[in-house]
Amino acid sequence: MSSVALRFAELAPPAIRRLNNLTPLDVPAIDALRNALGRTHRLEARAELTREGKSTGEPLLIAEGWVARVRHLFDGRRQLVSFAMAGDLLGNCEFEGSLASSTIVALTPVHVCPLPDASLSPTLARAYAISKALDEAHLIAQVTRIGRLSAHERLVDLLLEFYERLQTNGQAGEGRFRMPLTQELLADALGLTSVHLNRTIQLARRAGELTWTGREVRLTDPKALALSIGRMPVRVSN
Amino acid sequence: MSSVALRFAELAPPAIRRLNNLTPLDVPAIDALRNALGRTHRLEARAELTREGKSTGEPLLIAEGWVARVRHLFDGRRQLVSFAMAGDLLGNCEFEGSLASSTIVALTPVHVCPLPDASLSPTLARAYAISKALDEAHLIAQVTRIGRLSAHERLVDLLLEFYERLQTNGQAGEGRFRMPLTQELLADALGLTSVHLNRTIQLARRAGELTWTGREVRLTDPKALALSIGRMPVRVSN
DNA sequence: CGCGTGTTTGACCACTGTCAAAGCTGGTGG
DNA sequence: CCACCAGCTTTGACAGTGGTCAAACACGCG
Repeated sequence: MSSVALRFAELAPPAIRRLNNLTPLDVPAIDALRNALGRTHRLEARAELTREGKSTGEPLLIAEGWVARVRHLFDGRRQLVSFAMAGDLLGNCEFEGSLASSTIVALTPVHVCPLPDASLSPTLARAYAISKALDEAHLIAQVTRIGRLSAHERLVDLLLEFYERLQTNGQAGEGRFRMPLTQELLADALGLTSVHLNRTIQLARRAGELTWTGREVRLTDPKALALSIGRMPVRVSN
Repeated sequence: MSSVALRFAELAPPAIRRLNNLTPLDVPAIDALRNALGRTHRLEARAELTREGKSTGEPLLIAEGWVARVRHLFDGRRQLVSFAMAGDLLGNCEFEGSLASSTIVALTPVHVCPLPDASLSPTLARAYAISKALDEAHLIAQVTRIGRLSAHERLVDLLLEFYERLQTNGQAGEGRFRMPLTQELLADALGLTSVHLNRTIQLARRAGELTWTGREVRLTDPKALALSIGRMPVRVSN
């Protein structure tokens, strides 16, 4: 990477940084993104981004913040199905809005903007396609995580996924990142109870695998951790 | 539905029947599908439909049989992530092939054919879009199933999903359908061990909820079952 | 300073997993 | 047509992971 590109990558806002990391963007793409990011719309934490409110359900780009797709059961149980953060796309699926009973909730204050049209640049279209493929990969990862991993493995695996994703949009530093979920929400994502998740976290702490204070998570040795649970990073090869 | 349409719906092959049930197809769409179904390609059970083999990874339509997306862990554990059967689309995602370590396996002998291009008919394009949305809905359902339901609920919920899907392609009769999975595979889909799944099945049998002989599953009272676990059918409204 | 939300801990329980062996069943070859 | 085999299902005994209920702590914030 040239030093110019390097500097660009370091200075660009997280959303652009992520998409540019998926596939190098050309100037029209970056201009379009910058432009879109100028017309950002703010949502409070806990706000719902259900398509219904948004009438047409125009595709969105997350400029800042975390959202989750949540499914509620009739008796109060709930499952966090997937997450999206800065640089992730929302609503790129035509019928997404009408999917049975899953809602999208802001986990933090969130800034979203309309997603620039893919036709503006082939590199942009390619970035969107890769992003979509990653979404699906994350869903698959979520299924195998809760279907076949132990509580400890689930915790580590999801934290590593967060770490990787925040690395690609530039929001993670050396083994650490900001993770705005409460333990209860995290438990609902991992298919555990918050009590058991808490115990699992304690164990991981005592094992020296991680530090977790406030909203800051620090993984002592991400690579070793990944190895210890046999995790393959989620990548779209080529 | 007119009597002509009704008869058509009863006589059409499962794949066409499914897509026509998602959204009414026009004549060009049906012609294209019939044509494609004439150039069908057979795969043996256990064969892998990995994209790699198929070079370009052209989109496919399943004419007959079941396939599953499987994820294997380093230590032999595995998770069935999703299923596809007659009328379902495969590989409609550009980058699907490069997704980390999930493969598509034929669970039965399978007949596939190239998917007619969506540009041939707007109704066809619409059917594809709905189908894709359903795929995602099924994935979401799978996550909440594994993450938040008990063994008994998981079993019933998945069987009901199969029943619904086989109804839309005409392969299910009054509360009964052919289900080619072994208990071990089903367990791998539900995030259970085959031993525990077997015990769960015994209980359901003794409760009179279902019959299961050979490959034939019979749900005594699907609606009551769905109600008893608070299941919402997966639908794409509108 | 006092809630309210989130975290931590304890005691106990039950659902689900493990290991191992015994029945079935459908298909194959003699 | 029967015997046999391989794969699948079923059962038992036992272990353990993860759930439940309830209470005590922190901590941030008005």
